[in-house]
Amino acid sequence: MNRGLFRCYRSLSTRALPIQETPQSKLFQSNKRIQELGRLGRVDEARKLFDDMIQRDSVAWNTMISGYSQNGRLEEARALFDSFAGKNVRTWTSMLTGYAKYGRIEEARWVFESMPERNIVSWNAMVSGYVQNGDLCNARRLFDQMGERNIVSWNSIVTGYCHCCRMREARELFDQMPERNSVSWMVVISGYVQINDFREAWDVFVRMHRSEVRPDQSIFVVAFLSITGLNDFELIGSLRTLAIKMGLESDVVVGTGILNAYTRSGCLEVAMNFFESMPERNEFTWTSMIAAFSQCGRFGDAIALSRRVPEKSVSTQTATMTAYAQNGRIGQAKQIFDEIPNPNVVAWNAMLAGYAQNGMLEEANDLFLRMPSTNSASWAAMIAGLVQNGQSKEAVELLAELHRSGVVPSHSSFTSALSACANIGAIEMGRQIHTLSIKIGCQFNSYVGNGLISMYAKCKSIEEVSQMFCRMRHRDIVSWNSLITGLSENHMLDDARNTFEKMPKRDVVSWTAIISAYVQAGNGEVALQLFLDMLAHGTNPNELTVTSLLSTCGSLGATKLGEQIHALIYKFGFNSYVCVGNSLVTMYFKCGCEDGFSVFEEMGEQDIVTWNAILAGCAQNGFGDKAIKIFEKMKANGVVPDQISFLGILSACSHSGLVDEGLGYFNSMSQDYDILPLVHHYTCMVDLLGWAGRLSEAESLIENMPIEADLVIWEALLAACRFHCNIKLGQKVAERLVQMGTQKSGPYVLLSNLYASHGMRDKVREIQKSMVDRGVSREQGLSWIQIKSKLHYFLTGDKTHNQIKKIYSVLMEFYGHFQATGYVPDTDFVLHDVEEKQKQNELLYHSEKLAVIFGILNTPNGSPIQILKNLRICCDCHNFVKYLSKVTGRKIVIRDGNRFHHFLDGSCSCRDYW
DNA sequence: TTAGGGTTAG
Repeated sequence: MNRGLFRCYRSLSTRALPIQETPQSKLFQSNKRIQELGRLGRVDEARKLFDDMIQRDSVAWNTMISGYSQNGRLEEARALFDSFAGKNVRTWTSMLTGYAKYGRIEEARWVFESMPERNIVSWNAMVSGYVQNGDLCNARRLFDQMGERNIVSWNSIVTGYCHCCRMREARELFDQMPERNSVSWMVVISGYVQINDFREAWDVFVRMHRSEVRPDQSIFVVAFLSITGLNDFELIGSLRTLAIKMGLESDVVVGTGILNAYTRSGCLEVAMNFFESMPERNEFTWTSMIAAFSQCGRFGDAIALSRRVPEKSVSTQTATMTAYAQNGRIGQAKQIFDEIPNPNVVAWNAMLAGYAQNGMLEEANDLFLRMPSTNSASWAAMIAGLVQNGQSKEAVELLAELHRSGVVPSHSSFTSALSACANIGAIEMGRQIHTLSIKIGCQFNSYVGNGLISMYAKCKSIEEVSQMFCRMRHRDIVSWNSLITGLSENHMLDDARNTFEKMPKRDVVSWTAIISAYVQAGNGEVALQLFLDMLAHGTNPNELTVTSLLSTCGSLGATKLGEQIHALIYKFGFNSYVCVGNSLVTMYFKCGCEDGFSVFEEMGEQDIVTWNAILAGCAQNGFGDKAIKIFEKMKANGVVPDQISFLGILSACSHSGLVDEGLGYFNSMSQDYDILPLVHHYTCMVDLLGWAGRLSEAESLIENMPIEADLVIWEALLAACRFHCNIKLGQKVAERLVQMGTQKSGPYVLLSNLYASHGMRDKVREIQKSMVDRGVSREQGLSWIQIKSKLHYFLTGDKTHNQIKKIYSVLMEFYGHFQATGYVPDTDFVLHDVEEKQKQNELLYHSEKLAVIFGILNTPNGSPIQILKNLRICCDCHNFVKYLSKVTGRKIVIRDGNRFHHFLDGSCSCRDYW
């Protein structure tokens, strides 16, 4: 009753009685206004008010100083601080907080040390200052020195451990706290979220709820963040119910948290329905929804939503801009960027990333240099852009520059730089980055940690891979996938399989990795079975799975497996993807199979890649005339050939000896299409002229070309010299190659033999020494054959295959007959200082001979045989296989490191030139 | 609480 009356009186008093303008109340009003203006960042207005005041008390001074220091105007804060004679503990603390907030921790400490008296708030400010500046050591030391602590002191130190991802210690301190408030709970929950330990985050939330602490707005926000990582759709619903109970669901901040939980769990329809039902939306809400659409590729929805935004802001515009950029519409992205009145650093970064992701590195770099201010994300975007555009070396250099400039690189910069190291096999640099990441304390950040795993894997250091994996406490699916990939890339198939079986969860990447491991190991049966298992588990392959599998089949010549996947492609509707069709064409041609033509015919849509794939296929298989027909048809269809098309047609001409046609196309390139030939195009021409014996023309083409000659083009000329027995030019070219530091053994062997035959022993020794010095050794020959979707591998001189005895005895038998026909083994390319007999033996055990005999033994009489080889076939084997094709009546196809050889009835499709 | 930068299959 009384209370009711009192309330009535108060409301009457404020409404009815005039406000008394006492000097005291005027002072109070002014102080309040200064504080308000300071909070809004309108410091100059605050200062004007301060200056106009007739009377100022210490509150006025302190509020003004705090206004300056909270807004980073530290020099002005300091000037006022110095001129204020009545400094009290609050004055000193305001100054301290300002310095700490803006990274000037040394000056903050100086203030702390100089304070005439300190209270618990100043101690807390100093502890928190250290925490904000990442100096956990000093924070903890100070915390331990405190005579008296309150809940804020505890919250600050726990925050410090959370920021450094040291959750074990954070949790210990949290458990020791004499009392906790909602901030304490929030800090710990978001700490677990930060290290992606969503389960623990959720458990802490549940514990808090049981302890009868009432969850507030910010607790709900972190709780929704934590269940995002659990992929538990129902849990979102339960938490929503709780939010409704607490009357917080209609709160726009909590609502946006709920929206984010839906979008990040991939429930875009539910998210959109929720969005439409929200009673209030703010800038954050709109931005989240636009970004969600754009991130999952729903470009149209993102743009449609952006048009409905009632009041555009920098963040909504930035999200829209990113949607355009990710769709390759960089022009429209730029237009939006130009419309933003005051772009902030995030908007600048978005534009920068847009350029970089669209391969426009020059524009990106230009923007980077023009940015009014950059932050770590700008550098990260630039580094990532370089990596994505194949400039890994430059990316690593940029990271080094960032580090040298004294800025601490962000997690993303580390991650991208590690990927760069992986690309170029720079393990030492990778290790240095690892050391740096330990120093900064981010080695276990999930991106950095996973980046380290895959860097070590790609650099073939499997010990460091498993070390890193074991040390990471919070492994996600990417960590597991990286480990599997690492193991399989290092040919540890059993370990890869065991790891795969142990995975807590698998996604399409995990399946693709293990399947590729089996394909690579030559076990197509298991690979196909796993592919079917994946489908049975409800994991759908994507274009990437299919194209990468096909590409592996192509490089291995695994035709059977390729055909089986082809059949499945129709079943799953992948036939409408042009990239899948292109992969099929490439796969078939790489397997020496003409089905590539029919796939091409059946494709509903063809792009330039399709045409180029078929041209390259013709080139590899020696279908020169067909290539010309296709090239002409392509032009007739209005498809403009590019550099790659010309590479295809030129190489087709050279593989079929179509000299005049090749010369015509080479000239047409620059004359009709304004395409400047690259060194690869010139190499085709050297092959072509070389084939025709026009060696001096080939030589002068190299000498006069406007670009620098590389090793490959000289090697092509050397091969031509050797074929046409032009010793003089051959010697000159080989000497040049040795001088250029080639790693191929051919030129060394040739020179060594040449010098030896002239008795020039010193020269021989010199050549052999440089071979040793440069670590040049003959690459080991490896051939393989597929029988019943299983690959069988043979190394030169192999003794391990279970049929090897039988293979050798049959081989000797054929070889005996073969020599009886008058054949002399061609031992030219075997090092001169070994015995003639030994040389012959070396030739006898070449891997392709073993594989071809194995094929004859294990396939029905008369059926064709296909062999794949890593190096170019040697002359002796070429002759031997010609002979075999005649006496066995079989078609024998060999794909060597350079091209296909189709052997039939004693002759080869390459017309003995390769 | 939002927008920008990052790791795994190729």
